[in-house]
Amino acid sequence: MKYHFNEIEAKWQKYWSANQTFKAENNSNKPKYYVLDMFPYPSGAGLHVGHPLGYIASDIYARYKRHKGFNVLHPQGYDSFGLPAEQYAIQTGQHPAVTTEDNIKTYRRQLDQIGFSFDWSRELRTSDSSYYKWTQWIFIQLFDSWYNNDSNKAESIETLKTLFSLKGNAGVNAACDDDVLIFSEKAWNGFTSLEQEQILLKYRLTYLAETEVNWCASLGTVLANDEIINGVSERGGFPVVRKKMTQWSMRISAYADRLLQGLESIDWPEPLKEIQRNWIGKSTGATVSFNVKNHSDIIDVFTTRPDTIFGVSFMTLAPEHPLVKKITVATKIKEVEAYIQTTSKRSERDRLADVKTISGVFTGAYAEHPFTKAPVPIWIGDYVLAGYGTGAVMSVPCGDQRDYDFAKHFNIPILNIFQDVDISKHAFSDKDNVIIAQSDFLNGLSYKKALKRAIYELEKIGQGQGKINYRLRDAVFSRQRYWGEPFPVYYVNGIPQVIDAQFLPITLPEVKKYLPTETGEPPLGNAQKWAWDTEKKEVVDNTLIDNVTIHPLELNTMPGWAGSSQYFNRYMDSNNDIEIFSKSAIAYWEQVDLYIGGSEHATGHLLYSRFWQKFMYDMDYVGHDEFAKKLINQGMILGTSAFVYRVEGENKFISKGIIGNQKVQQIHADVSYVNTSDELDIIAFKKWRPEFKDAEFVLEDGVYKVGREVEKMSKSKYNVVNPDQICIDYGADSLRLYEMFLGPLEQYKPWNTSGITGVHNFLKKLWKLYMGDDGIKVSNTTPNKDNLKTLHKTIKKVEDDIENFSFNTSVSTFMIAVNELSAQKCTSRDILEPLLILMSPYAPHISEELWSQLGHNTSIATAEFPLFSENHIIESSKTYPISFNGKMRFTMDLPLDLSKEEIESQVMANKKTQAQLKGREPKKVIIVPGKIVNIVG
RNA sequence: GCUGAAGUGGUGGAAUUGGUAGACACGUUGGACUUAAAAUCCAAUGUCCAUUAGGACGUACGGGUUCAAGUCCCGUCUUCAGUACCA
Repeated sequence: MKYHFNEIEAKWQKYWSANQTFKAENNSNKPKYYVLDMFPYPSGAGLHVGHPLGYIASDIYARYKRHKGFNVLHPQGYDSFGLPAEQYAIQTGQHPAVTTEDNIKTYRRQLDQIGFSFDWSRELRTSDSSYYKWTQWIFIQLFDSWYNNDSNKAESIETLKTLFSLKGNAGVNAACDDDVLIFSEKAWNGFTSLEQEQILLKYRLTYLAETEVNWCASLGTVLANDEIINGVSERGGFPVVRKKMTQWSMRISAYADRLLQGLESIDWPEPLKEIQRNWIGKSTGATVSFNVKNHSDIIDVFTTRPDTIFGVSFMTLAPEHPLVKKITVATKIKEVEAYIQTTSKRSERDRLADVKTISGVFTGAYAEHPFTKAPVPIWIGDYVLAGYGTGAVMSVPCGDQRDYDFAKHFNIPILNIFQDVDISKHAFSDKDNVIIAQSDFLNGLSYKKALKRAIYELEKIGQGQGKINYRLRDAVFSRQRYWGEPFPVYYVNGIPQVIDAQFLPITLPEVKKYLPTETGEPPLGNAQKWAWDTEKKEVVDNTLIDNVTIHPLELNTMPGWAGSSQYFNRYMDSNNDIEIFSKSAIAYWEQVDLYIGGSEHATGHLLYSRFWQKFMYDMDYVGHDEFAKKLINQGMILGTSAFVYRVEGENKFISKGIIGNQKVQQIHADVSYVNTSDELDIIAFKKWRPEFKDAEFVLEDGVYKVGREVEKMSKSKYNVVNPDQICIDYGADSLRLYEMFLGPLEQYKPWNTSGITGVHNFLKKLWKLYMGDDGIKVSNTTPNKDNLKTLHKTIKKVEDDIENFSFNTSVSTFMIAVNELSAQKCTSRDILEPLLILMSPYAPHISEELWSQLGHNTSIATAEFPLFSENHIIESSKTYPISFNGKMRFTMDLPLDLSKEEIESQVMANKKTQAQLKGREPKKVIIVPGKIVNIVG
């Protein structure tokens, strides 16, 4: 019987699906284990060979855990809201839901053919109203909560209202907007409900505020900081400008410290944690208040170096700082306004590209040094960012290079407050080796001591206090898009109101076109009628008619990360229509035990999900404040692009090796037209595009050689390899084995299809070893010593490998095992059966087939993982390498039970040793038990 | 600039964590089978010297520790990733 992998694989995929082999129950007397992949966005291009890498790894682990007796939850779904479907809709008019449905079908077919052990009964899609109902529900929970810094957790907004009515807001330590005014309980109770709502909005965990946002005109929407790479949009690479807009935000900054602390308790890759730490950007220092001379205004600055306060020789404000206009003296107004004009015109990108240029302008105003009372000139400079700290800095040129450069450029005096330090060339920013001088009460102190003393003195005179600052900004939550979750929000007198949760979901209405309205409203402004699941309320023309009152609705939609921030918990009970998940489901599955996905989500999905999880924890919906115990970043599989070289200005292509000095243009050629020897199929290439039809080709050695480069796999680079074709040609088991064999899971590695013959031949060899012409040829003979040694070596290695996620070396181990068994002519059932169980996580189809050929009528997935026994691999003698002066000369077989002295005497009596020593006395003989014998002559 | 990861044959990568570097596979070369091709099987394959036996060198580079270093320490270089006026 030949190895007909296509038939076998289709047969078992059908079997698993029909028997619901991988359905997980929410209760079991087995221990639970939750293995999760980052769910995909179903793009129109379908899966390429790089996408399944992480899914194969998690599938191996999930299958392994089932063999080990765990009740395994291994679900899959789709992150199906997103920009591409919407952009396709804008171009073609096709509803994004239709596009998405088509794409999901393709994805599902592709995933199925690889043979994953997903529990599809729990499938979810973020764009299904039955799912986004719960995204909207969480939004409502966040809206109805505030963050209490004293209890260090989120609490219901009702408790805040009670606090306000009892004692005003002076004693309330909450995470809130900077501009809240202090009021008494009396004042609160006297406010109108509209005024109260306006104040509460400054405290809610999701709030509406006029914020400076990243506006991308080409995409017609705002972007979060993590959606911008190098000053341009992550999707499409379009320019991004700063713009003030009223937007929903999430108060993630309230959780900054807990998000930082939480990293200590989770088993995530260190580099990824480091990215999150940097993104949160905690810095410890102080705020210092400077009085402005001849003004009532006070300028607050944040500094990490209050110890250098006596080195202040000027102050710098960001051009956008609110006090700039107030304090600038009359004679400087023109100059200052001109400067603000020019800086505001510069886009984020220009500013980034041009960090070296020093620019600024003097306001003519002076502040007063808090201790010396000396006048401190106030400047404006665009090296100070409005968005960080207070948007103002105290400039200490001797201790900060930027302040130093600024001072040099504008001839501002530089004070040296460090003992025995030369600052004639550059600033001295080393905190560890410094003694403060010329600084009154700080003289002679080290950084650490001076820091404490400076803060103490500032607090004493009421002009400053210790402060911790975070780089992490609140997350903008509004998108001016159609294909996203609608907000469950309407407006009464301009104040947002959430719609009662009983009316959820607020489904996405139909629109005629997916572009903004003529009045500049988001696409939802085009909706004629919103469907509403209630008899009480009716919605027409973007307004909610509630008896007689007409309320406008929120027209923005939620960002992409909304749907992915709690999906891992929803899988635990994904068909529940009454709750996001039942108490018993969350109590049973607790949290994700193993999460596999890319590190590109470090500052997006993975941070936002941790934030929402902590919120859900505070609200007592979940029992853990981290959602994933362990996380592994799979590396990317890269494509090997092929290039042809066209002579500039001519339709002539020159083979790679003979380009010489000619000016050529490098053009991507589709990799399917190139063979493994880098030779181009010219006929196919000419047919590819009309402009190449009549092209001339200059050959070398009779062929056209292409250039190769490793790049990210992408349609536009014509280097995509489709897994469908691989499955047809070699089978899913070969694909799975090969993706693992390619290298360590976390590593970036190039794909090269020709290598797959190695693992494919291995599967054929395995098949041939046990399948004869008339079916399986396994015997019931007792395995011999060698057979057992091979098996147990393999068990040990494979188990270790899976536990350590080094799947690549297991594949080699299988190959060695089959080669050895083949040489031993081993046909024993007692060897094959455990071997198949070892292999079934990696190559499930062939394992199932041979398993059933052996007469089993249940799936191999339920079989128990074989136990490893040391006895079978212990040797009676060991080969000792003998070295002289550290150099290996020969080996000797010696019995294992010898003492050190016995080994030594046997080695010294050996003929080869005598020859090596040539009559010399050895100085020393070193024996490391079980390792090596070294003789020093 | 800062932070992190990594540099091993023609290629992807192994190396039980200090103990025979290059497992396993691709590729290449030669051979068997075949009219031929494919498939399959066998052999060789780090570099250099040598007919062989064998020897020398060899894990980015330069030092060091050790009987013994890809692995540990110091310095240098290179590549990739994240971040970027964060006060």
